[in-house]
Amino acid sequence: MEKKERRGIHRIAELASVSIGTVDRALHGRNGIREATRQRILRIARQIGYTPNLAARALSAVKAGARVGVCLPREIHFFYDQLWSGVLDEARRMAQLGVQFEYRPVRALGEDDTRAFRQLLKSEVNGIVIAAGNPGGLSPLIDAAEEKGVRVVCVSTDAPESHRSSIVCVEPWRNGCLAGELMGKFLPPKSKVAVVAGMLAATDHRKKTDGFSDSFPRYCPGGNIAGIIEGHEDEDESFQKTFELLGRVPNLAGLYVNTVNCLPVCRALGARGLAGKVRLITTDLFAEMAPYFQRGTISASIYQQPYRQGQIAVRLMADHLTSKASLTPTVHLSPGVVMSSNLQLFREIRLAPVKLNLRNHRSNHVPSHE
Amino acid sequence: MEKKERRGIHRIAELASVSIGTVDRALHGRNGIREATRQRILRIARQIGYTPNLAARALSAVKAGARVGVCLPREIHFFYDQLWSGVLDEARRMAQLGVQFEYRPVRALGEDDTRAFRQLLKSEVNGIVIAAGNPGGLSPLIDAAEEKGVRVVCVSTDAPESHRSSIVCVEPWRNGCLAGELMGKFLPPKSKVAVVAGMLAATDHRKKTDGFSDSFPRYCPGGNIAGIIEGHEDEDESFQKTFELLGRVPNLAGLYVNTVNCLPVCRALGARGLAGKVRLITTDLFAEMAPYFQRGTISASIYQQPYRQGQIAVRLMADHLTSKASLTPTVHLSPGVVMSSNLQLFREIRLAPVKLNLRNHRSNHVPSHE
DNA sequence: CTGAAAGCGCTAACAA
DNA sequence: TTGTTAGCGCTTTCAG
Repeated sequence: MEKKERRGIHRIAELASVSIGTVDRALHGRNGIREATRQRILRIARQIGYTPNLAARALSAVKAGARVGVCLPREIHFFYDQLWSGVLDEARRMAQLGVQFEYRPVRALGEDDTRAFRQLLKSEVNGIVIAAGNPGGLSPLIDAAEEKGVRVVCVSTDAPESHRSSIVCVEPWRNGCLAGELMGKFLPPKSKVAVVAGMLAATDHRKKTDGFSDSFPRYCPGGNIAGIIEGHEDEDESFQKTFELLGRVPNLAGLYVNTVNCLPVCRALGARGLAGKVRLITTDLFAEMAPYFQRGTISASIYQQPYRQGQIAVRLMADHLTSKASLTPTVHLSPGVVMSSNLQLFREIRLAPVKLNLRNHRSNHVPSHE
Repeated sequence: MEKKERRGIHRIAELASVSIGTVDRALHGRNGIREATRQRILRIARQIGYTPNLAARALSAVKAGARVGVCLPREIHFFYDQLWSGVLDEARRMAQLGVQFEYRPVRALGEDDTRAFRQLLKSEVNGIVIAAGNPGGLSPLIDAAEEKGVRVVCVSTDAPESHRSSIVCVEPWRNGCLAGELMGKFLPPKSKVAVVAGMLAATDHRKKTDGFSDSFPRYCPGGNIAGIIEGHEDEDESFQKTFELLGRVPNLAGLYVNTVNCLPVCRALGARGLAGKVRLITTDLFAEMAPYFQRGTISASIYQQPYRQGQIAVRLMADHLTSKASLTPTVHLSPGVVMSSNLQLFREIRLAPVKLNLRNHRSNHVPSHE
C-alpha cells in the first residue's frame, strides 16, 4: 500500500502540503499567492535541487512554444551552406523541446536583410539569429527589437554598434593574426609577402588585413608586406591582379588571401610557375580547394568553423528561451588551421555537396558532428 | 461543434481509422499487427510527414528512460577534466529528454577500468561511454556488452579490436602527421628534428610518432629525425633526457613532444639557452603552457578537442538511445592548432581551472560552447 | 489566495 | 489482431 514517490513539482507540492498549482505560481513568480507560501515553496525547491523537466514543459506548451527567426544568406557554396547546416541540425533538436523556427534566407550577405528582419519582427518571434551583413542599416532595427524584448544573436558577422544580446563568430582581426603568425613562422626572416583582400571597404576584410599586418612582422623579423590588392570577389580581377603582382614584386615569399575567393590566386601562381614556391595561406574551405592542398599550392587555410557557428548560435538562443539561461554576450571561436594532413577531416571535403533544402531538411540527412 | 485537429500519432490514427495503439505498433515494428494495416499506416505517416515528438516520448518514458554509463579517468589536470566537462554539459541537456547517466570515474587511464565496466554492465545500463585505456582487457567485455545489446562508444582512446559501436577521437596517427607537416613547413630543408614521446609501448604514442615520422620528411626535403626519446611521463626523466639530447645533437632544429608532459622539455630548452631557437611543437593544452607560448618557446601545439570529444560521444549515444538514430561508427575530429595568436580562445586558458564535481555539476556552472 | 482537473503526444499494460 | 486507458511533469483554466 506504499505510495509511489512523486517527482518534480508534485514532490514539492507534497513536501509543502500544497497543490501543484500553488507550486507553479511560486516557481514562476505569478501572483495570487501569499509571499510566505512562496518563500516556503522556493526554499523546498532549492533544498531538493529541483530542476524543471523541459520535455514536460515543452509538451505542455505546444502552442505557446518559443519562436526563433533566422536570417542568413542563401548562397549555397562556400561558408553559408555549412552555417545553415549547423543551424538546421541544431534547430531540429531544439524543435523537440518545443522551440519553433522561422527561416528568412536572403540572397546574399547584407542584401535585403533589413526587410527580412522587419518581417521576422512582425511575425512575433521571441528571438532572431542573423548574420548582420550591413550593420549600419540593421543596428537601429536590432535595437528596436531588443527594446521590445526580442533577443538578437548575431552570427558570423557582427553589428557591434547595436545592442544585440550576443555575437557568435571568429573575430576577423584574430583570424588575420593567426594567418600572420603562421606565415611568419613558415618563412625565413626578411621575407616579403602580399595580401589579397576582397574589398577593403568591408570591415571584416579590413580587420583581417590589419590582423595579418600586425602579426606577420612579429613572427618574421625584418619581414614586410609588399602589397595589398583587392579582388572585389571577382574571379578575373583577382587573377589579373595577382598575376600582375607576382610579376611586379620579385622574390615574393608569401601570399595571404583573406576572402573565400582563392581559386584565381591559385591559378595565377600556377601560371607564373610559382605554385608551391610562394607560400599561400587562404581563408575558409570548400571542395574545389582540395587539389591545391594536395599539390602544395596552398600551405594552409584559416577555417572559420561555419557549421559550429550556426550550431552554437541556435543553441545559445534556444537555451535562453527555454531555460531563461543567460545569453553569453560573446562567443569567439578559435579559427582552425587546415593543412593537407587534416584536410580530409573537414565536413566541406568529406561530405559530398548537398543541396540546401529548408522545407524538408530531414530527408537525406546525414548525422554530423563536426 | 467542430472537432479540433489532432496531432501526431492521433492524427495518423484518425486518417487510418484505427486506434493510436495500432499506430504505435506499426511505427515501432512491434508485432501483433497485420502487415497490411502496418503498410497502410506507414504510408499515411509518410504522407503527412510525421515526426515523433521527442519531448512527449521522453516524458512518457521517464521510468523506462535510457541509462548511460560513463567511465573516464578522473585526473583533473590536462585533458580529462575538459573531457568530463563536455560529457557533463551534454549529459545535463540530455537529462531533460529523460536520459539518465551513471558515472564511474577511474583514477587513471586504463586503471581498474575493467572493474568499472563490469559494474556498469551489472547496473543495467543501455549504453556505455568509455575511454578505453587498456584495450586488451576491455575488448572481451565490450564484445560481451554489445552482444547483450548494450552499445559501447569509445571516446578519445579506442579499443579497435572490439566490436564497439562507435569511436570518437582524434586519430593519433593523423595527429602526428599534422605535427610533422607543421614542423616541416616551419623548418628549412635538411633540418634535423627529434621526438619526445611518453612511452612507445603505448599505442597512441607510437602512432603519433609514426605519423610524425611519415609526414615530416615529406614537407621538409632532406630533413631527418635524429632521435626519439621516451619521457615515461616523468618530469625529471623528461628533463634529463631532453637536456642530454640537446647537448648531444648539434644543430637540432625542431622538437616534437607528443605527450601532455611538455613542461620539462620547455625547461630543458631554457637551460640550454635554446628556447625560441629550436622549434617546439607540443600536444594538448593546459594553463601552465601559456607563458611558453608567449615567450616563443612553444611554436604550436596540437589540440585534441577534449571538450568536444566528450560532448559528441554523449550526444551520439543519447541520440541513438532516444531516437534510434544510427550510431556513426567513427567520428574523427580534426586536431586544432594552438599558437600564440589564438591561445586565449581556448577554454583551457580562458576558464580558470574549476574543480570537478560529479555530484552537483550544476552549481557554479559556466555556460560554455567551445 | 488556493485546489482541482484537463490536456500536451507518446508508451505500455491490459481488455476485448 | 486491435482498442482502451493510465500515466509521464508541466501549464493553464476554472472552481472554490
